[in-house]
Amino acid sequence: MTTIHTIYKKLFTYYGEPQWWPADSPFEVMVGAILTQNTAWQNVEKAIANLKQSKMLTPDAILKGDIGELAAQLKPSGYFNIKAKRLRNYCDWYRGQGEQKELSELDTAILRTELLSVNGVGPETADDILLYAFNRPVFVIDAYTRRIFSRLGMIAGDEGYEALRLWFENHYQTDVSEVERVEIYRHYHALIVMHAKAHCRKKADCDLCPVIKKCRHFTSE
DNA sequence: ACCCAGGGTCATA
DNA sequence: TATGACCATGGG
Repeated sequence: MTTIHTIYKKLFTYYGEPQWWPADSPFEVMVGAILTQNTAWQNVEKAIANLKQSKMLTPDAILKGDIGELAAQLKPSGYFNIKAKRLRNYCDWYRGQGEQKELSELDTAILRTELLSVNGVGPETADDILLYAFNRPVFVIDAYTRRIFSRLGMIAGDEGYEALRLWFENHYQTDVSEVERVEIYRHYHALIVMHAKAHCRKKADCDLCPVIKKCRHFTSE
């Protein structure tokens, strides 16, 4: 029987423990979460390198000065004008909340609502930040996740984001501690993205995806 | 030349 | 509620 857990085990066995979301600080994760919106991570790395180079990888530095200069740093990551605004919106909120101090005290559901109130932070970005920066047990739903579980016949595929997230969280490993759950969610999302990258380079590949229907990692059992 | 990437907002019907 | 336009660079 194919379950959320058996898929995880196969991915983990095949790819190993993922070294994912490399960052020197939680704030760097937050910046990366916004910059990676509909953008290849490789391009995001260049933009983050630019910010580090010019010592702008802090809320204060992002908020002060000319927004055009900030946008110029973000150029390699695409959508640089709108992402400059989104980074500022985020930093405005983040600094206003006393950064990690008060935020770490908030209940996960409240913190999630707060994140979603920032213009430019949607559900996936918010969950990236919750899971990889705040270590909260929230599973990230992306296009790959939807496609994989849909192809496996475990979901319809046209559910809304929130419905899918709750489906995953409520049907998976309800008997583990919160710390373990965070660890598993981090690994799982990373493995799904790794798997998709390995097998779905082009859309044509995805539509016939050997990984989902025929791939040995998913069909045996 | 075309397709897509570790999405989200806004205007329109 | 649900589409469509828009944002924009870089690699396959």
